[in-house]
Amino acid sequence: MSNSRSLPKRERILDVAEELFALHGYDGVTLRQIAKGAGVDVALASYHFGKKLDLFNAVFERRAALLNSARQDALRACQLSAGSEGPSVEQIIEAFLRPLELAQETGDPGWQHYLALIAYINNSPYWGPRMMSKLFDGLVGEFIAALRKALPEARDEDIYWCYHNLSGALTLTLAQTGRIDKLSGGKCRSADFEAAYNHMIPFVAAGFRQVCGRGTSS
Amino acid sequence: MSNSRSLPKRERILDVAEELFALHGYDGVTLRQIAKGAGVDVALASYHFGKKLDLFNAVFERRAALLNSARQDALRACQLSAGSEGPSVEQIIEAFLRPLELAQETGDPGWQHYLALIAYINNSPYWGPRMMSKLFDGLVGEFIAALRKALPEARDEDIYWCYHNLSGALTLTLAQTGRIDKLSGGKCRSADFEAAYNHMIPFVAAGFRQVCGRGTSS
DNA sequence: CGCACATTTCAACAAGCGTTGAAATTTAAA
DNA sequence: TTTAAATTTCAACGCTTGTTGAAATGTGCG
Repeated sequence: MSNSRSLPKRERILDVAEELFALHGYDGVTLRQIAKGAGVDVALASYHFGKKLDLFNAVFERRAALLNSARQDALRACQLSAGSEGPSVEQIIEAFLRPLELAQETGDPGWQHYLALIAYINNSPYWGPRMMSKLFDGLVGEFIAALRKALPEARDEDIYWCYHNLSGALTLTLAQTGRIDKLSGGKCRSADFEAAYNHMIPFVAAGFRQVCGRGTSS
Repeated sequence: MSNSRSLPKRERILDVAEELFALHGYDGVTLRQIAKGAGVDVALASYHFGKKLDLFNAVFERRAALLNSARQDALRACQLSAGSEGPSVEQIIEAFLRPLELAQETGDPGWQHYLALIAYINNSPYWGPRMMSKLFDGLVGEFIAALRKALPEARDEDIYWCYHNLSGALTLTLAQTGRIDKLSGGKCRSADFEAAYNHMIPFVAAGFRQVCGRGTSS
């Protein structure tokens, strides 16, 4: 749809599928639309990826490792910079969110489509349970462990509900629906991830502290 | 799918469509699946509602007025019980969320499907901008006005971003993906709306206060 | 070149899609 | 009961879907 004509065709299929799946969902996109967008015959998608569902999975998995290691690095870094008492809630949330922004800074518009695809999958009662755990639960567990250490008085149950709230705010941000643009009369823009995270980090950190106890004063 | 066989067929079509659209999205459901679930011929959906898109809209609009007036009542009530300085942030958030729980208490499982459908639409970059504003923006504006009054030092931009975070946390809750069940090892349950709101209200209120100034002490 | 192999297109398939006009049935009033 | 209208089913339409086997094209090596 929006990609350089000279890339290998296999990658172009992934790029177009990524964009269309993120916008219309799995069933809202046909292999023919993807093929047309990539300037390619329909059968080529089947040749490279097999069934439609396999293509969907390939798109979802393509950038997952990169995203996970960026987040992992950010968590490790803030754990090192903090002393033995561990990083603050803000630092942990920051390590969770900022890598998503770095991904955007590469200039590859595909990253934004990919994040919107994650939002689609995570919010779907059908796809969410089938696809999210495998790729993301491991790292999420590490972040939650870090949060538990930063909030020693918290009950486990409270931490999970707070993480749920964080995940929801993030998901709606990644979905890029443009609703906040209209509601705010243009004062806020969905595409401005930096502004979104600048507001989300103190918002979520305050929520964690309220629900899970004051935590380390940092 | 799950509905009494004796209801008028037109209502049964709406009920089944509601459930299936919420689970699989607009394109993931066929009129034939809906008809089969309702124990009805395919053509009957067209007779009552016209095109597939009209049925989708009918499902979305059916419960909107009821939900809006329940929320409106809750807001009015907390505004009356508060003095001239207006209700606190917590009270406003509570008026925004609790009516969703009351809907559940009617015992009609359709309400839960309807809320999941709202989550699907609100999180969709395609449907969100096309469908949410018309039915919900008016009332949301009233809630935001109330929040602005409770947080007099806040900049408009900050209030909208905070509302965005609230909307995201709520949306993921309504979607009922069951992800928190798995993550928490069963300590938290997606279906437990009361627990979700009990955690969400103080979480979100603290976030508002952190980002938008302390507000009235209540 | 000539040969093997990967890539890409072509053509077609059976199945399922939304939609519609006409027939059958039920409902309700006279 | 007769009659008209509303509801529901039946049967079919033209079109699109995902998928596949065979043909065509491109690529790199001897």
